[in-house]
Amino acid sequence: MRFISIHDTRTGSALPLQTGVEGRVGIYACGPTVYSRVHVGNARPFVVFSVLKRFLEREGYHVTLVVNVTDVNDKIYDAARVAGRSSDELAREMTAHYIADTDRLRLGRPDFEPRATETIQPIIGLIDDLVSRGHAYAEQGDVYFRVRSLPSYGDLSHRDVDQMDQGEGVEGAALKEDPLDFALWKAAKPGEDVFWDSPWGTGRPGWHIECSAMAEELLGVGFEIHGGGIDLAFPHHENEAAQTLAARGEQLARIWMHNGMVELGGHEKMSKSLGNIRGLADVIDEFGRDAVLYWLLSGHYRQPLAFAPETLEAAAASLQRIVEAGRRLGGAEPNAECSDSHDAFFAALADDFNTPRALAALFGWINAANRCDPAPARGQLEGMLGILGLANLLEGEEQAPAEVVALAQRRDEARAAKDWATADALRDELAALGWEVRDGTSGPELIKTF
RNA sequence: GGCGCCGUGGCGGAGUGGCUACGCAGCGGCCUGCAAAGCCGUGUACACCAGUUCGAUUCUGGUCGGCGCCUCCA
Repeated sequence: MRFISIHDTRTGSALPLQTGVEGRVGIYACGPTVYSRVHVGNARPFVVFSVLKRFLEREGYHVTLVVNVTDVNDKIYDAARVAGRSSDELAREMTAHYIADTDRLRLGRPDFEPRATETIQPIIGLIDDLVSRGHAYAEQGDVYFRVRSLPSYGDLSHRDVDQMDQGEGVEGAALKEDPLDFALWKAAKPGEDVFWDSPWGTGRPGWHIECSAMAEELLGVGFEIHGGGIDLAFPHHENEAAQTLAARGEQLARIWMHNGMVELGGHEKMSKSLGNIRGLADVIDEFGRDAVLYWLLSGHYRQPLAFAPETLEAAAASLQRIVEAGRRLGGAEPNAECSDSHDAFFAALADDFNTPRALAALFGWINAANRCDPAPARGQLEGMLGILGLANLLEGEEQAPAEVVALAQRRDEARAAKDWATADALRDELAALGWEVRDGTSGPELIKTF
């Protein structure tokens, strides 16, 4: 296992990855709220944390990745009401879409995908503990977290409680002791069709408490990495951290790892509320899964990443260089230059998961390999691509059908007779059929172009 | 108003106090019957102004521009 560091939002610096139980890494990444289809912005954390898991496993860690699904909240009630459906049914449908859409990334599933609605008892238990410890109070069926009861509140997102905009919080504002307080449990309101019994009456959990409860259920307290989009740092993660620390006297997670936003149009963040979204499924349809994945990994995870058709097209073009390299692989032992690049690839990922630097190393490997004769074996390249979920780029090519081979043979005969006009005409015919001919030293090669 | 981030060559995008990032596109060459692929070479790139320094794209201060969070948001 090499030394691995990851940037932590709380401390603002890279922290060494330290495991609680030797070799085991727990990662909890906040997933989507399922009131509509996911967009490419939602796909970024899914990809980042899935690929991070692959890398850590390759380094010898046993990784448990948890990505939750928020399937009860105001947005869902509202969307269901507008659609004239039950929120329960809408949430189930959108969860199924989310699973199907992210399955198309072919990165596998997280180890656990807990639903808020299936974690109600642990949530109630956690709230109960907060109340009995004096960190929360019930008021007319709502339960609120007493923010000022926790002196460290604000550390994670670097906010000073006394300088915070004391929200124009509409709902429940009148019931709070302090405008800063946030809801742990919300009493059922007329028109809400999903709710549970609790010691405080019927209602449903607040947004933040579900993650504290689900993370603890599956990973315990004090696990290694908690992740999600940087837009969640406040208030969501701040509140999650506060709840667990207040209830358990221990930090929820060691490292808080946040990905930057995907932007669309100017430099605006892609978000459902702004309406400037591109559906994940649509983008995969248009540019292909490989290009989408490569694009998401082509920038450092903490930087903003702009969505633009030209950028996705460039990603697809970059992929070609890898595919071409794959055609040229042989059986030789990789030389030192290749091995150095291979090592640089892993070193880049170990240094705050620097995927663009890792890709540069991968291309360095390809350049070195392209200069080798005989060509190196596929092992190292396959290993690197495998972590990125792109090993499929090396999959065998489709065999040319008999009539295409026949045309190529006729062309070869024409070439042997130095009948260039006929040879070029046959090459055009092959191109029209979607096959490119390359005259290599070991005879003509047929490459499928579409 | 508070907190945080960013501004790199045609495009995307890393990184560093002095030595080619990388990919795509372009240009020249090698190879090829011609191509393709590959290889080699190629671009006064680091928003602006000061300062620190032998030397700054990289550090410090300021200016301009853009973004995120402070309310649901990956």
